[in-house]
Amino acid sequence: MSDMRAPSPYSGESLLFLTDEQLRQGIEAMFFAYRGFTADPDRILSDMAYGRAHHRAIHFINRAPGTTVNNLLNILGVTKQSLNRVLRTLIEDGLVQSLVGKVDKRERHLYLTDKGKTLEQTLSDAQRARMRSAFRDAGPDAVAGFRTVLEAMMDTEMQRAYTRLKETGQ
Amino acid sequence: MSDMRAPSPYSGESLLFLTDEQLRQGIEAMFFAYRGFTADPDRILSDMAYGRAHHRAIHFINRAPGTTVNNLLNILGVTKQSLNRVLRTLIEDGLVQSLVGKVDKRERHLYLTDKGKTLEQTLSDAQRARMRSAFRDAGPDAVAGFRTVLEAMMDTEMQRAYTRLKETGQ
DNA sequence: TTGGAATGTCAACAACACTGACGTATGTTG
DNA sequence: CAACATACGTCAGTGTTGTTGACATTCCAA
Repeated sequence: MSDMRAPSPYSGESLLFLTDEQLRQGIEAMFFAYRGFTADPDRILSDMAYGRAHHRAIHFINRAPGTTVNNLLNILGVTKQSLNRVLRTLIEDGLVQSLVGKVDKRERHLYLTDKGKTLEQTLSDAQRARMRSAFRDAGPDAVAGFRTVLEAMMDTEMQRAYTRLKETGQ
Repeated sequence: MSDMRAPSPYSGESLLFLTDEQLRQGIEAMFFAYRGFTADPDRILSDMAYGRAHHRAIHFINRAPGTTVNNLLNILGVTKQSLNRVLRTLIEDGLVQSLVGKVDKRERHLYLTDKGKTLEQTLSDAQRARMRSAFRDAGPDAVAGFRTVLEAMMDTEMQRAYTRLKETGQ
């Protein structure tokens, strides 16, 4: 249903920012920005035998060392077969170490090796550089708004995962 | 390369929002939010024989009726072979009409049929609903910041494409 | 008019997601 | 202990979406 009406006197505020045209611009901004967001790591990875899926795995293993396969599955939102293909190559290539759990031996705990950490640094440096530049250009207030809107765009499960990681980090 | 220094008295402002931790949270917010952003259309499309690429093509053909294949190529940032496969199925299924250019017969001008417009409505209604909800929860100031940061995250080419579309819309 | 550039199409292949089925080791519970 | 559940890995098959390479058509300019 289209929402193209004029600014209604809804609680005294203008709702012009909720017109279909504004929403469409938001959608398109999201589309183009995500391309920029992944462009630099993608470029680096294209030279190796890795892709975006490897980057995501490496990122979250670095973020939560010792995480289990199941936990990673929930964060990434893919099937175990899909993740397993990626993890297998990363383990074979010596970027990720998989250790049998001590308390629960069914679990595998995942860690980056030094080699893995090196690649993680390379990738996240590139991605952070762009994010830093965008943040700096936009300023702290814009950044706060950026994060508020993104968080409101997530499903509740993702919000939980995101918040948990945020608190883990500090 | 890390930028982990304490808030410097840079022009009197705190630069705490540019710490690595803040940047990483921005990166993760982007990752999770994009999943939410595409979730609803993806769900709808999974029942048909279409995917996200079809959605993107339909979106931009709707946005700029009569656009050429080449123009669409630049906006979407994929190879023409990749786009062609998508366009072929859309044309076969009667969602998109391809007309040989009158001035330049090499060009094909693309239009949505009524059937195509119907699907476009269904998809964009779903996507807009989530965006509207997120925008409403976040408020107009946050939305402005959101768009500022996203724009700063794009490559200059994308910024141009984005701005051109924005002006086209109104 | 001829050669090169632009536009679009066809074919083959790679990356990465999915479903479904199965095996193994381990933990938990009646 | 037996039965069931959980965590992980794997094999096989399929679909979408990206890639390169080769090629036909059309336009334009030397």
